[in-house]
Amino acid sequence: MGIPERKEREKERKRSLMIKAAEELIQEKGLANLNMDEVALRAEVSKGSLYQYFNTKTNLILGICDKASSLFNEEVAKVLGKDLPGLQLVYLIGETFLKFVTEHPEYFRAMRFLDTLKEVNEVDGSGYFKSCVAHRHSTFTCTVRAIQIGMQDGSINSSYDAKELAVLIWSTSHGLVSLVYQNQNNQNHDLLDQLDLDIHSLLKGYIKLIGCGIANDGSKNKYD
Amino acid sequence: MGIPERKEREKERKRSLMIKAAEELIQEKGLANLNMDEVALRAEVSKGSLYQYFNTKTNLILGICDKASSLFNEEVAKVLGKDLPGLQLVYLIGETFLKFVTEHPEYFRAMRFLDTLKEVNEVDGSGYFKSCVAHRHSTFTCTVRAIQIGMQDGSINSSYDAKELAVLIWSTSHGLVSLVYQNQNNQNHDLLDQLDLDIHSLLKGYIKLIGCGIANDGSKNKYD
Amino acid sequence: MGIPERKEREKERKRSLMIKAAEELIQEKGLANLNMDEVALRAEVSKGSLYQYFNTKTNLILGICDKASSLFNEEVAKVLGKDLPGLQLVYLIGETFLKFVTEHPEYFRAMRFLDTLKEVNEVDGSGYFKSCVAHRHSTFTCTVRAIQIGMQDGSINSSYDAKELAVLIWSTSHGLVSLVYQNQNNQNHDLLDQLDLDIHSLLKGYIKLIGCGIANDGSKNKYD
Amino acid sequence: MGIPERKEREKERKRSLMIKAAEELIQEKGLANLNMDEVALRAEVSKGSLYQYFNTKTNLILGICDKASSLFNEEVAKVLGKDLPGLQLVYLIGETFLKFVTEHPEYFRAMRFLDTLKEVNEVDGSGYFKSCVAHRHSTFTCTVRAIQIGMQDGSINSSYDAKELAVLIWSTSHGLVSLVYQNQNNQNHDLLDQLDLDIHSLLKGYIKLIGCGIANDGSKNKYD
DNA sequence: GATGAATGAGCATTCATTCAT
DNA sequence: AATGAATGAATGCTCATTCAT
Repeated sequence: MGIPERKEREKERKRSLMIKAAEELIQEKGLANLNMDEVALRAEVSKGSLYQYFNTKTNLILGICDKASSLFNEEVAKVLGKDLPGLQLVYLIGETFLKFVTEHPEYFRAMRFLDTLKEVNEVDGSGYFKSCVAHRHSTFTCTVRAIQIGMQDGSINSSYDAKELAVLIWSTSHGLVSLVYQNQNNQNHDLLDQLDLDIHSLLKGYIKLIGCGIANDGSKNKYD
Repeated sequence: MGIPERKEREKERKRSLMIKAAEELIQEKGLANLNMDEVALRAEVSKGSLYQYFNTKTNLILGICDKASSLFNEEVAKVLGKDLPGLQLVYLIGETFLKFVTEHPEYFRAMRFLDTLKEVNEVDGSGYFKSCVAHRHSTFTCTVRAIQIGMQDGSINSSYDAKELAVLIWSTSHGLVSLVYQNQNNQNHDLLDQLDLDIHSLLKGYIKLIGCGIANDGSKNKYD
Repeated sequence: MGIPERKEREKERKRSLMIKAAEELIQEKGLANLNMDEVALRAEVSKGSLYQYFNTKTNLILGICDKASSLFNEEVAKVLGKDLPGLQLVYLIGETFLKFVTEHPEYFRAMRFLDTLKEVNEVDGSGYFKSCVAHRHSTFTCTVRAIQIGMQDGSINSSYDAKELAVLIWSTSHGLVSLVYQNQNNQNHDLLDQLDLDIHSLLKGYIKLIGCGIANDGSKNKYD
Repeated sequence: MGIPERKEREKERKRSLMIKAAEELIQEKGLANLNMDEVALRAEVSKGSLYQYFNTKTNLILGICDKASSLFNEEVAKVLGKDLPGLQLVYLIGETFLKFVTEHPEYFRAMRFLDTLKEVNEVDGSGYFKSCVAHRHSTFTCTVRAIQIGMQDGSINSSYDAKELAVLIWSTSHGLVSLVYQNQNNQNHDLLDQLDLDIHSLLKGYIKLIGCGIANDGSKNKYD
């Protein structure tokens, strides 16, 4: 019978409404000013229901984080499917990252929330936390894979340790992307505007910068 | 007239006590759990006094941020004074950054706080905010200077735009440093431990990575 | 027609499950922390069902109280059936009380709940309340009977008013039994342990104390 | 200077207002329905102040309990000062108890609250809990003293263990007093009315009952 | 009858900020 | 200038009860 299914779907729809409401509010007022009453109000759901689905405010945010990191991981995984040299896969992952943050700043914010949790005790049994960490790990692994592919097809300098290189690319691109995020979402951050730099030229610069570092033909790369 | 001076010094001492207390509490409990009562208690100062010096919680944190960014700026400025090729100045700035964050995570935290302020209204006339921004700007300018020096002495590839390159180095090193910070201050972040990477090898990797990107002699650099 | 009977029995079984679950939870977490969701969960019954049987939380507790006071009344009634002098019947009733509380502290707790109900409005038409009061009354009447028997057979001093004496024995034994209950169920109550008194010597003391008060042969009694 | 004193007194006055408000509300609506908002409202004090003085609801109640048990202890201690035979001191303690409960049912209720606290963790560092327990202990010790005096002056049967006897008198009188309390404060309890028993005849009965148990001249006692 | 999702009033507690002394 | 008591809006969370399916 389709009835339990319909119920399940309805539940999922409500869940989405709640997450969406929270996302919007985070976007509008910042994570620190998120408040459960408003989430319920915005989602047109009772506070009781909100707590039925996410039994803690922390969990609600982790719920967003989960969705966000899952989506991001999917995007990155898709890249790996392409038939391209490893070096270009790495570039594409970077572009994907930048695009993701630009299009979904609220997701990026929720993903950063994960890093503010000091103790695992802050997270109850909902499983969101583990799931988020797993997604992040999976995304990282994709990056490592891309690098390994590049090392095998000769597009990436194999004098690096693949994992260390992945960490470097991961962290540096994170820094770049954060800067972009700040410029787009924070009045007080207008360094890029001041310098009249646009995002894509910045990305190009980044690729050029790390490009000759990781590319096998040190001096040139196709994205120059 | 030593009396007004003494008063002035006493004032400064109190200010320091308050900031120190706040720093400690931020370090211990996180920025989000900072609470003015505890700051006053820890600083052995009345709450009234606390508000006399910092008329807002935000301002107190900005006070820390101010101190932090001022200190950091000093360190970076010192580097510029050295008689070294520009490329190495850039490396030294990066090292300085990493050292600063490792030694003063609470300062790094306060500096990040600046980025979470959404509206300027949140900041009243205390001038802290502007001061912080000015310090940051000054530090950024130092980086630009180092690059320009490198371009002139031939150690840095002058096909880059100096400011853009500064932005890239600024943001990527910020990303790297953030990763290190997370690993050192957050139970849930142990990527570096998992991969058995230590900070200095990571820094070396970073320098290698961007090194051949910015160095004039593309294939090699002294930190290899 | 065995079918309606079977249904009836099934109903009764469910009722028991619910009451049992509630008893356990009261025992574990205290009456004040009893919560309908948990009762339903523990009883492996839906919340809807729980409310079908006990349309109020108060009623659920009164349900336990009803069961408890009914059981207790049965025990006391059994005592009256014995062919013993009235004085000893009274003693036995006291022993029965003590045994009941020791073996079923959760019942005692539920019975005490009756005393915390301020208004009759708190009690709806379920009839539990009246039933509880009736059981209590019946138990009290048993005590009166035992005393009357004792006055007739000469074992109890007939200078007392039988009912007044019953009230005295009822209330004083209640006090004693409460003390024992506290000692057994509350960390903070360890008077008996501190004084190294065990329950049975205490009961003996009680019997000695009131014994010569009610016994006809003032100076001695068989429990000395 | 009298200024700090005046402040101190003002503080004490506020404390009293809060406790008084809580007492009244407990009396009116029962302990289980006590609510901090109403206490603040009734005391004409802000909720913030209420929490400044009693940092927990539990502590507020313990505050009442502390006051109550302190007062009661004083009354009992006064009795010990009288130049009377020990047996009569014991009687007077019982009378004091009954009088106290009759005049201050809300105090009795608060004192009973102590017994519902399951874990010491429920009690934070306010010291109220310990103080309450100390008062109770002190009152108990007074009873023991009275008995010891009686055993020495020959008015109390020294075949009892003084402490055990104290426990018996303590608990049985507690039971009696509870019954009286219930009759006076609970619609559903009208056993005494039904039986047309008044409190003082009941007390007399109690004294007669235990009197010949503890008195040295078994058959008679002066309160007959 | 049974289910369990939904409800929302209710409540304890926190904390930045003010202000009389 | 210093103090710290007072404030009260804000907020996360609970739970008895209802009701559509």
